[in-house]
Amino acid sequence: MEVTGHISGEDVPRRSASIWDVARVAGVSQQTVSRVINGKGRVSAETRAKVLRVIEELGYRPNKLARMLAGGPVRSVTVLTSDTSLYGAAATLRGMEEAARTAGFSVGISVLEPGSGQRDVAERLNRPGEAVMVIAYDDAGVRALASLPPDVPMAAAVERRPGAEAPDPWQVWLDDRAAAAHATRYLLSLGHRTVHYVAIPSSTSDLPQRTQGWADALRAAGRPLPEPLHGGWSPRSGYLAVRPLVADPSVTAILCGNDDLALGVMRAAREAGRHIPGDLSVVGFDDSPPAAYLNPSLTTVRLDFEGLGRACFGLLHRRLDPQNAPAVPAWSEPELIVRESSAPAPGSTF
Amino acid sequence: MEVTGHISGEDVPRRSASIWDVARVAGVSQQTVSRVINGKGRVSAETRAKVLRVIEELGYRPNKLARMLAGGPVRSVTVLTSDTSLYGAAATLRGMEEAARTAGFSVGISVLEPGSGQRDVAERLNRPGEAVMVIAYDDAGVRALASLPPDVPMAAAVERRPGAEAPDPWQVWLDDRAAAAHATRYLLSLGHRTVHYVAIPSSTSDLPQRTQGWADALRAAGRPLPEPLHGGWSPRSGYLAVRPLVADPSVTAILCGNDDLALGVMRAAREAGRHIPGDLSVVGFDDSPPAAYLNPSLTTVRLDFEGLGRACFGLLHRRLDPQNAPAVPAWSEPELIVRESSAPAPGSTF
DNA sequence: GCGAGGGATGTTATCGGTAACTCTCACCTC
DNA sequence: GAGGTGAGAGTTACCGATAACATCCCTCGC
Repeated sequence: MEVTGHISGEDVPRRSASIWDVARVAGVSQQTVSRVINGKGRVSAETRAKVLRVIEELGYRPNKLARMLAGGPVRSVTVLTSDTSLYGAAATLRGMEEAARTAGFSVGISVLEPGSGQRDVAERLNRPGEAVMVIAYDDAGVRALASLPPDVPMAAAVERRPGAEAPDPWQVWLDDRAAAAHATRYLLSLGHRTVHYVAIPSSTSDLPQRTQGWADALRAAGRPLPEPLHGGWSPRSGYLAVRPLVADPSVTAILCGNDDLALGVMRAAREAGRHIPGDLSVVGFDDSPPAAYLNPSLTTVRLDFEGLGRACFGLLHRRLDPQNAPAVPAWSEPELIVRESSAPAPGSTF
Repeated sequence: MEVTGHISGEDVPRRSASIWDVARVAGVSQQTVSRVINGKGRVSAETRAKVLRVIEELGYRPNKLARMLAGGPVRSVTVLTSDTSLYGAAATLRGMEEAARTAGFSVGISVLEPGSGQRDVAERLNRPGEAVMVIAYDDAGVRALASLPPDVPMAAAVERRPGAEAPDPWQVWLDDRAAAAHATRYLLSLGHRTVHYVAIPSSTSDLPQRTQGWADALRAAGRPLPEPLHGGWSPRSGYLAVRPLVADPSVTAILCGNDDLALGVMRAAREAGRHIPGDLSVVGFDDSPPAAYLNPSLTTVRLDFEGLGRACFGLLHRRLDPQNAPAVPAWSEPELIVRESSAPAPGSTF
């Protein structure tokens, strides 16, 4: 920081006002100022007014760092998430952020890299013991969740409903499995012989929920179970995944792990000369904002990510403050939104 | 925090290790530990090894809060942004985050509400003087930028190129105006008599850059200048904005303020029985990931938001540390990506 | 009249670090 | 052998708050 020329020392405050400056100007002790700010302890109305006036004058703002260091009440959360450009994560984040802000918490967001390990996650916390929310829809998120020390106050939005043997009470999830099964049954009910599935990357080593739900429904109906295709998160990956398959006229229904994949699938189908929904029905997952405006508009499973995010914060809030936190808000169950991209199977009598 | 059952006091550390614990166990002073951690000052190899071993043993992590409080080097940035679900903001954020993380900065993100005022913005900073980046593409962002005290080290990604009279050296932007003009000229070159424009909400009271560029090009070509339509950010808003207009066969080309608007516009056109691009050309802005996969795929202006975000951090880095910060990386100029949604005007001889 | 009670404040310790200064030797020079 | 030097470590102050404890003064009860 070089300084050239004349600077009058008086009107260029080198650092902003601290609680001590306020105390000095107001002629009281620094502790009294703290009392006024936090509304704790007794202060005479007169003194309070004076202090408040000085605070206004000096434009004093409490330093959050110092406050947290000194063991003030936990009023901040860090959200760990990987890719905020994915609709699901972004919407969940929005819900979390809104709920937290409304409850008076300040929200920090820390973006996870695919390769980050345990040490790295601990590094992101401002202080040991910081409250954390994790969006664990993908691999990076799940790993971050796993590597979080058990003593940090945490709540997570996860893909996978925990097994019955060890349910973590601090997790929320949407019933992807039932939703995928429902969407699959819907397609079967339209007369399709079977349904193909393009999967998003799995966050676990096990079969992902959506894949399982799809398989459940096919098995229950006694239909052939095709090998699931492995897509990524992007339209491009959906496009590439189904290209080998999509020209086959026996393929009449494809369920996609998210709406972006469905977009790629529809393009691949068009390029193969197949008409949607006449020759081929496509169903997505998420009900992202563009879905209703695509051509054809996309039949998809609406997931209440925002509600889930709000609920996740509600859970965390109760964990931090079991006495005073309000009840955890409910969120909506997945819902199939039928639009133009799905129709009775070609040649069916529906 | 209720505790039931027996807890052995020894193996449940009430709080995680501090630098003092490390010092005590290692049998050195706390300052020596600090020296080892920061690599400043001289420490014998032997002592260093011992301290490091103890750090490992105790799982010690420095408390960032305390470090920042104590005036350690500024190693953190807060990004102020409004809606992370918009492609432009999300992509810029990704660029900023990546660049900052790579440079060893920790990144916090704080989401602006539409109604947040001056006081509110100051409130978000962890401490007065915290480094900040602002994504000011919309009204909330611009207001946040304006209400930032002049002494905070800041860099911003803005929509509007600052006027020549008082350019702020700590801002970066994309040349939206030139890009919009270019896209408009492209459409005119296809034989369209004029081009209609659906605007995104303005971040300034003046005419937004994209609107100006569009008007520039029409004026330069001596074409009629239609009243710009006012959309929002969503496909729905684009749909609603153009519905009254789109049935008119004399409207043959529409430029949209972003890709989402274009999506809504295309749907409105289809519903009005107009064929794209046969009857009507539609051009978007942003080149968001779905654009290439839409039906028809969207001609759009590609904007290097990620590069802009990286550059913005580069700028901030130089501001914080003029000596050592690397050069500010370059970003790409806007580029028109021609796809299926634009074609020669109906009846033209092209 | 005097100790008890309690409202309004001040004092001191503490959080977990960093920065600046000090201290202690071993070694080197003249 | 006295004094200077510099590496390696310790001491102390400070960052800006909160929390616990101490103090002052005034009023009330007996």
